[in-house]
Amino acid sequence: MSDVRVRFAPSPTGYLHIGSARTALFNYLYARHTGGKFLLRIEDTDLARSTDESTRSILEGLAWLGFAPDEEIIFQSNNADKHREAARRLLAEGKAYRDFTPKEAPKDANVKDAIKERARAQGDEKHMRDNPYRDLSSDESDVRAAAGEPFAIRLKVPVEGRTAFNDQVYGIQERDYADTEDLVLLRSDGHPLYNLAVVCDDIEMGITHVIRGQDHLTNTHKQILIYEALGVTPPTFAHLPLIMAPNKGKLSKRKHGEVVSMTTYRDAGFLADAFRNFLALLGWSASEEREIYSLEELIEKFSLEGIHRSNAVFNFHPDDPRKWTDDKAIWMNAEYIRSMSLEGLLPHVKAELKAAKLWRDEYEESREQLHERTSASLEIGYKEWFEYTVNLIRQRFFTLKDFSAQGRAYFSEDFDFDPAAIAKNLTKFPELKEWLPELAERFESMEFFFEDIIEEVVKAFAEEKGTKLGVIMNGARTLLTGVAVGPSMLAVFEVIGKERSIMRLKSQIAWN
RNA sequence: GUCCGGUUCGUCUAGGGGUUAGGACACCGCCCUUUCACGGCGGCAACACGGGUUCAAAUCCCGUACCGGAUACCA
Repeated sequence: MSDVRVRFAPSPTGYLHIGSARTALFNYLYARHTGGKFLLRIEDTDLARSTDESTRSILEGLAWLGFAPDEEIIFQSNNADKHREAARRLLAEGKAYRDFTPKEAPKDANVKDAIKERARAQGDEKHMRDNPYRDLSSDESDVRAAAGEPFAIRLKVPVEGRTAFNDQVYGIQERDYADTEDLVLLRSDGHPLYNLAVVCDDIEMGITHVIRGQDHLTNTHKQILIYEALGVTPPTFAHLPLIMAPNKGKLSKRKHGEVVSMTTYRDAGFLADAFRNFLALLGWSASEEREIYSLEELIEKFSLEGIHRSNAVFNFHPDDPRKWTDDKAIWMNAEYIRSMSLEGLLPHVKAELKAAKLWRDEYEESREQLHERTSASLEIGYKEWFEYTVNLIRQRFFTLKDFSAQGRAYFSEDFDFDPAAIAKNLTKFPELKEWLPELAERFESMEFFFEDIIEEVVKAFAEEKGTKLGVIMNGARTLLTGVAVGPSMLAVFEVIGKERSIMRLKSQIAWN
């Protein structure tokens, strides 16, 4: 046990972004590794942009990844009074002052650019301490406030000196006070601002380690100033490198769409274990040549020292359907699907088949159970068949979706034929139109339908027709499964079963 | 502009004075095989640049370039 307390503090202005998800992951891993607590705080103080829908979506994403907070979720907006209280205290202590400068008209869409422009225009001439109200006497300030004149409250940053902290990732960070403005604590409408709110809440929640994106590096200096004014020792900080788009630019919802949303991965048939594993390796490594880690192993190996300083690219190709997201994430998911325990995979396959309306309850009834219930005596129970089939077809699957898409023909009579498979395996060999139904007839006379005996029959058939075995097999594969890829065709025949195999080989619908 | 950070294969990364600069993904080739996106074997491919320090620099120092972040009465 330790007294480490970390928090993940998203603002609900959209879905759970991949970068935020990784921040949550690192906080979670750190908490678990140290035996501390992982907390969640929703920073919903931006009334204009925060939505309940976003909060739900973020919570959903976190739940999917398995990061349950150890204490009740804090909603920052509920603490506004405390934030105002803190600002007033600082004002009373002379560590902050009222700024009566009229509020500027709200900027338009390009706030970011406008700010940049203004800053550029300012050049290296900095006037961080030239606010005319900074040194207004408290009497006069009180009088004007009492008269109802609107004001914002700004922190009175000392003239001489610097803020410094030892970042656990980036090392010693120092910043001259001259580079930090007298930041606004409370807006003229009484609304507390981000830096104040964060500091107050982190203090109240007893946060010991702040692990967040590197984009907060300069905020940290401002927050340290607030901690100092409040007379509280700041927590330890660890800033994370950012996750960038393929062009090394910013990864954004607006530009990159749902490829950055966590729910996309859940809905696309990713396993949370696999995606979490992938995320962990973006900006962190255990300094060993290995990439598959269970959650337990990540918790055990995780350390702040293993976090990198350079940004990582989330590599995807919007124009290539097969690489719509990072190659490695796809590979990782496939790796999990094919090598995790069948027992662990089954529930996921069940959920996927249910969603696709392909699930049948018999898939959970074993041969013995069926016998007990109906006294029917099958060669093999549905449960055994289902598990054998899933195990067989998972080898070439990338996502859970594949079980209901590519694998549809194993669970339903209603499946589509891939035009490319038809072209490659059927229309190229017109004789197959006659041959395949003929093969079906051979099957009809078979007493047993097992791999080795099927092999004998098909081989003899191919020989008789004077064609390559592959031509027959691949034609049959297309008719039986609708696709051109899959496991050994002998196993496919067996798993599809004699009756269905015969039916599909005779069917002419793929030919039309 | 200013402040802060970063820079090893296309991507994720190991390595932090002496290495044939290692692994993974992707890509390519070969093998297996009835096809294949499984598997096996192999290949392509990187220390941003310029100066120093040193017997020796990817590794330490300085500079340059480039990239990123921040610079709000947003979070």
